[in-house]
Amino acid sequence: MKLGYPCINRGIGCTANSTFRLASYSEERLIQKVENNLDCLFQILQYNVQNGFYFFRISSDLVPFASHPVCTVDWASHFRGQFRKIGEFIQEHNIRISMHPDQFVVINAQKDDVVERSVKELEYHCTVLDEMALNSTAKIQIHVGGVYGDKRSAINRFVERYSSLSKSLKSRLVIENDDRSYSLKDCLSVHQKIGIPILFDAFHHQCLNNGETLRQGLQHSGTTWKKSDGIPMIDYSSQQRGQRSGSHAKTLNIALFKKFLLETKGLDFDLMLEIKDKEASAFKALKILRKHQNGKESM
DNA sequence: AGTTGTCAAGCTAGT
DNA sequence: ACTAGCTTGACAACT
Repeated sequence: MKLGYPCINRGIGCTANSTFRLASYSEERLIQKVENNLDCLFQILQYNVQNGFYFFRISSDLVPFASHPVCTVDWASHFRGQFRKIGEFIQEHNIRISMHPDQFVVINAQKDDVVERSVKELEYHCTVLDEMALNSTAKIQIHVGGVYGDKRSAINRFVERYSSLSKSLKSRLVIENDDRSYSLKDCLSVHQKIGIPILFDAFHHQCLNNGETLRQGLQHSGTTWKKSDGIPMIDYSSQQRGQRSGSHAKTLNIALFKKFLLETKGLDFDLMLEIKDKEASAFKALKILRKHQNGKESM
């Protein structure tokens, strides 16, 4: 099992998701930001390897405005060297990589312009991973999208639009069960139609499910990953007390995490910790995980 | 230097 | 009608 945290490192003093306002867009500004973000991404990955974190989610803000019409810079060519260097480091150290485009990506939307922007945004994510020369185990995770009062049609739209995406994009795209609209069961019905792997979000499953236990959910979603997709990825979080249902914990709840490890014993997956304090919780989780695994091995 | 309104984009549910 | 939340606050104008 590889363990990781998303997008931001709070300790090393640089960010790989630095952006700026559209109103102050210029080519120079863009290039300066991307250069900074790539530099920092490399630093974060080095830090992660030193500390035992072999799973990382790259921020969607790595290249600000990449899919916006204002951006006419050929950033992929311009930064090819840096992308390759990072990609080589990732492969050399066997780091697992994911990306998670934000909520504006809705490929089953009813409006054509929303779909068009969504596809462009997905292509941007795909280009980043392609430029790093990563194989199809590097994934782009999205939700199925909106429901619009008719889930069946909404799923059919997803299936239809998926089929028209590029080959590279299709090989990287995975769907994640969400906490309000598309449960694991819904995702499985999409999977049955097009074979897309399901990234199991354990916390979302707790919020929205059809009676499957955590272990059953994990096992079932795990079967949707082919060899070329790599080890199944999953998202983990827990409820922040006092916040509304679905909001992520500020820091890792140790008791709940231990319980999670016991319930999922023997299953293999790469674990993304969606916890607000990032690597601080990842350190705690790694310590618990190692103890847990040693305990198992010593039997 | 510190504070604060605002930021490309969508959808859902709660108020 | 408006807002919080989503994977994540950070930018940038103003005091």
